[in-house]
Amino acid sequence: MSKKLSFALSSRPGFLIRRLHQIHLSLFAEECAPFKVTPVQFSILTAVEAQPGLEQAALAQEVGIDRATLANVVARLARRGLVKRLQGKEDRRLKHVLPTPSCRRLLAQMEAPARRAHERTIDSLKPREREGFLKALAHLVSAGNAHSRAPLRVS
Amino acid sequence: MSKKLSFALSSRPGFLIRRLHQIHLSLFAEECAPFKVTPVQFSILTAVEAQPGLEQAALAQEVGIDRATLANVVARLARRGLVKRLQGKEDRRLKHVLPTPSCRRLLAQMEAPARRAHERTIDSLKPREREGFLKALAHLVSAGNAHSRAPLRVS
DNA sequence: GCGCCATCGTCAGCATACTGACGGTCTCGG
DNA sequence: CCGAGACCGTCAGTATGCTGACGATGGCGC
Repeated sequence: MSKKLSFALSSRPGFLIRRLHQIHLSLFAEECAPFKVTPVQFSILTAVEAQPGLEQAALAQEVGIDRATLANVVARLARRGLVKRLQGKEDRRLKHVLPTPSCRRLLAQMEAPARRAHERTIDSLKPREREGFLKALAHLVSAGNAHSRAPLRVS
Repeated sequence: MSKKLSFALSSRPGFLIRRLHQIHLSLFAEECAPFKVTPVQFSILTAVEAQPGLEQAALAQEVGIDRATLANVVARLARRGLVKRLQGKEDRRLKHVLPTPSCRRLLAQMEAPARRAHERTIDSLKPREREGFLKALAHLVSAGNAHSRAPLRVS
């Protein structure tokens, strides 16, 4: 029965957060199956579309992952023709990331299913609870941002 | 300023959950640095201590990860002498996982820092909000359990 | 008692995510 | 103008987490 006292995995905040993350990944994969795109890839494509030409390091800060991981994901997106990478002319250290027509088409098609995935993740809460949950979630993320290894750019 | 409308990454539940998970991982790593143990490893050790001799598939269901990943993590724990694996006598397909004295010592030392990591993850909420947040979180995890690729055993 | 099917552990493959290190590039002070 | 330090992209290494497939084993019906 796993009721050993001091066991209680499912009373630990971190454990619950990991599980909810898994659930969201699964829902997103289900809703967006035809597109073979993960939530992180979708976040990056969204950011690239909103701010075309951002360099990789800045992009990493926008979506809250580290430089190495972002370079990995962007390389995969580039292989699929969803983004282009251009070496900076003024500052030759930079690589600017740009959306392709494919990217814009994909984002348009994915908007509805992606939104459904996000909604379904918190669907079983009553509207009032949902509001409070999202508010608390946003507050925790904002407060803990500095503690993350890959802090969001506050801008 | 990334205020493009329909961009708003930080209003998407899935995005916030991923970020909060990263923050928790970082806090846990900080608090438990001397032990070189991750949250998932700690969860597994806790489960092994509470239910010694469980086979790998059952253990995977206890902590909510799939068989393949669990085997990976357990192999690492075994290399460090924190668990033993015994092939089943009655059912020779099974591998029973058992804690070693090292495991018990480690769990005792880590209890306080691990608890601090979990507490700090939700520390910036007021007590009332915290309670509501945890309740909603537990509810969402329970409701979405079946949607996860590696559902928890309800028991 | 024998074959069908489920289950277990494992493997290869892929994706996310971090660290620490490296070489290339830029900036700024002296 | 030139050297120190900062920054950028990349790489290797490690960890979590999933899929689909595989061989070994077990249980059950006929």
